[in-house]
Amino acid sequence: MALSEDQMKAMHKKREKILQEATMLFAVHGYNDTTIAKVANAAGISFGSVFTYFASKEELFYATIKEPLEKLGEELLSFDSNAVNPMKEIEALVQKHVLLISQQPVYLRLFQQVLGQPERFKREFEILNQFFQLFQNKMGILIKRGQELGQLRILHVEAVAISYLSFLNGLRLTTIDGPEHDVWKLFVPCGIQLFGPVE
Amino acid sequence: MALSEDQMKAMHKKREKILQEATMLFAVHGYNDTTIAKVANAAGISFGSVFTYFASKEELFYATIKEPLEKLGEELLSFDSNAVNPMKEIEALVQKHVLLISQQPVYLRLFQQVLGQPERFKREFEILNQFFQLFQNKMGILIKRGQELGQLRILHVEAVAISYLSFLNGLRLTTIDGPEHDVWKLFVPCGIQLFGPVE
Amino acid sequence: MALSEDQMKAMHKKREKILQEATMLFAVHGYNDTTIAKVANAAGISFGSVFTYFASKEELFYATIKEPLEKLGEELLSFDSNAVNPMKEIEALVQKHVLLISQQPVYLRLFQQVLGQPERFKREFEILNQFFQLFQNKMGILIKRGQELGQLRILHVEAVAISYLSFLNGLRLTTIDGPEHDVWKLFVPCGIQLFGPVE
Amino acid sequence: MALSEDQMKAMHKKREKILQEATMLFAVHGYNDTTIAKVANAAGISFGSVFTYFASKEELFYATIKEPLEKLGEELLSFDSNAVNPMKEIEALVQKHVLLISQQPVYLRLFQQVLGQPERFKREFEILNQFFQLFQNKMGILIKRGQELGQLRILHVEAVAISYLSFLNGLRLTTIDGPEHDVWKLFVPCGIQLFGPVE
DNA sequence: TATGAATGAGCATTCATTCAT
DNA sequence: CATGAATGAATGCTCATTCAT
Repeated sequence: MALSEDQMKAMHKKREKILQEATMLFAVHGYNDTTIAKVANAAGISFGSVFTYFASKEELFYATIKEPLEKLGEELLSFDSNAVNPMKEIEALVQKHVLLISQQPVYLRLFQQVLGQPERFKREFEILNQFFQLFQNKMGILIKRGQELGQLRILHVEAVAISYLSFLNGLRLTTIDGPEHDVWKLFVPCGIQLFGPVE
Repeated sequence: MALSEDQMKAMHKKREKILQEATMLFAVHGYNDTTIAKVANAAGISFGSVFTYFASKEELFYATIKEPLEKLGEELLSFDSNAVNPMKEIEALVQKHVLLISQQPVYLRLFQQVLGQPERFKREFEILNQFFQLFQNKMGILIKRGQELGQLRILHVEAVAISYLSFLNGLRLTTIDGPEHDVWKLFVPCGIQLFGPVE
Repeated sequence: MALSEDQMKAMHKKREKILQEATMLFAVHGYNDTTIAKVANAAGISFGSVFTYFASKEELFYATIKEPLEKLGEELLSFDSNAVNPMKEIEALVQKHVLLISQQPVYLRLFQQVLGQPERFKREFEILNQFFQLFQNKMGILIKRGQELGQLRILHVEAVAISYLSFLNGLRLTTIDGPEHDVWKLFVPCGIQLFGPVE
Repeated sequence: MALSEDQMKAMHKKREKILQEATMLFAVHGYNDTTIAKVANAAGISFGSVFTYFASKEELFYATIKEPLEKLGEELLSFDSNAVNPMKEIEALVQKHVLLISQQPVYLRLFQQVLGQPERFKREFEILNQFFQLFQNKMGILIKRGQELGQLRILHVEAVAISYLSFLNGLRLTTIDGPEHDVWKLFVPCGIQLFGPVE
């Protein structure tokens, strides 16, 4: 018997709920200290049900990394690497990036954990790394054009891109925890400096 | 009868060996997947002996973070915040920092893990954070002076310091793993840019 | 979906089985030499299941003391402290008590262990002691009335009650192990003597 | 090389010290929770030395039971089972026994533990039991003579002896903990009652 | 004899996963 | 599909005992 549309919707909703609670718990307590029981409890369902939606704990963690990455990644990549005015694009982009990062306090914790144990979280590290490559490449084009146009100093393009990613990633390490934009805005000029703006 | 000098030395050596192997294992497999048995095995002793040197797994992990931090921290902080020529000092310092960081591939992994789970690794996070504060403050003085002398653009001092720390910390996130200095040197100019050098 | 009635019953039965086997093992081998594995094995379940029914070994031991105490205690206390003829009541009561005690060879061993280590088995000692107080008090009333009516010699009421408890408790220390009533009956007159019957 | 007299003395003293501290610890915390390290610590020596004096923990516990039993037993047995006036002898003996028992709060705890786990502490139980037999027999003679002389009611001799032992043993179960003799004296008449004194 | 580092057997407990209801 | 009882592998830690110094 096929499931009704309502049931489908309800299941989708439940899946989202599990994912959301799992993200929170994984971020705060880490992979091992987050038990399936805790996730189920937070999601208001029985722990057996978690296995209806995710084949294993590993799978759940993977989903927890992957699905938001798709959204976040898309947003981080939504800039024009062929913009007429690279410098202007960079300025806009840093602003957007810093804002985005500041709004993902929980999620970025997960990244840290994966990045801190790449051997252990192989699959997760893989997709993160893949995104990093993409990001690096696209940024590279923009940076290169900026340098060619004389807007940016001549620096090793890849190194700049990596440095910028490090910068973004590291922002979350600060103890400045609230997402009050005013604080985060201070980092925008710093981020822009990384690209080596002339004058 | 107290222990002989030779025995004391042997014990110290054994302790160091445990610490070293534990660092490696923690870095590669993470806290939970590193069992005391594995550490003991790697160190070539019985697992019971680990407890002769470290009261618990937690304690071992803590030592693994703390003791190297003292050395590394000292090196990172060994610059003159009142240098006559702040810009020159910064250039030298970035070079040294990037080199140091590039030589600590294993150890920095541990940092990531702690930073990714500050609630779980409270004590460890605490001392890391403490060092961050120190570093930030000392850097702040140097940056401020650079700005006052017109060598650096006017940027929010604290934000620059934090950005620089993020940059350093994040370098390890790249997949460029070998400590071949030539690669790492590319990041030096990027790091310097962060401070907003005039001209 | 809640558990079916049958399941509930089965679980209750299993819990009882664990409790029973644990009691036996604790009594024979003591707390420390009784491993959860042995209990599970004796109960015919996996050791993991023991934790489904009892949160910890301590908890299991506690239940092992508490639950039977409630039953046994009620029986030991089921006498009329305001009986018209205290002496008769005492005679009946000693008979009943000695019989009861003779039927609890296993369980009383647990008492000994708790009484032998009150600091270690604090909670268990507490409830035992509480029962002792109750028993002592109720016995006290009966004894006092017996003395007032001239049926019993004048002795320190509390001391008599305590002595009687000691007597009951100590019976189990004898090597006469079978619950053949004929042997146990011999102790009834001795118990009665403790109250100081006149004539 | 033979040990000097002084050394012998010192060793004997040390052995006594260990035994004393072990008795205390075993009594309060039980066999398993009393570690050799704790005993050594309490005795002010290194734990390795404990094994110089006692072959194993079991042996130490055994000594802890056996040696005091010899002294205590002798005192408890120092009465004249052929006394001209059995009743008088019994009165004196109960007084002495109750006093003795009241002065052994720590040691009697050990008895309880052994009696609560006879299978586990086989050897210890054996010697305790052996003493019980001796005591029972000697008491039996006295009781029998008392009954023949018409001083005591006719009761099952063995049962009386066992009851009396139970009574003595159980006294320690009361919460009256101080060795203030006045309290303990109250139990003397109760003990005497057990023998069924005529009139 | 005294010391205490080294050893490893032994155990309580956790928790992902399975599966009957 | 939802539930939660059952399972047992895995692991940190304790501690008696040995033995080199």
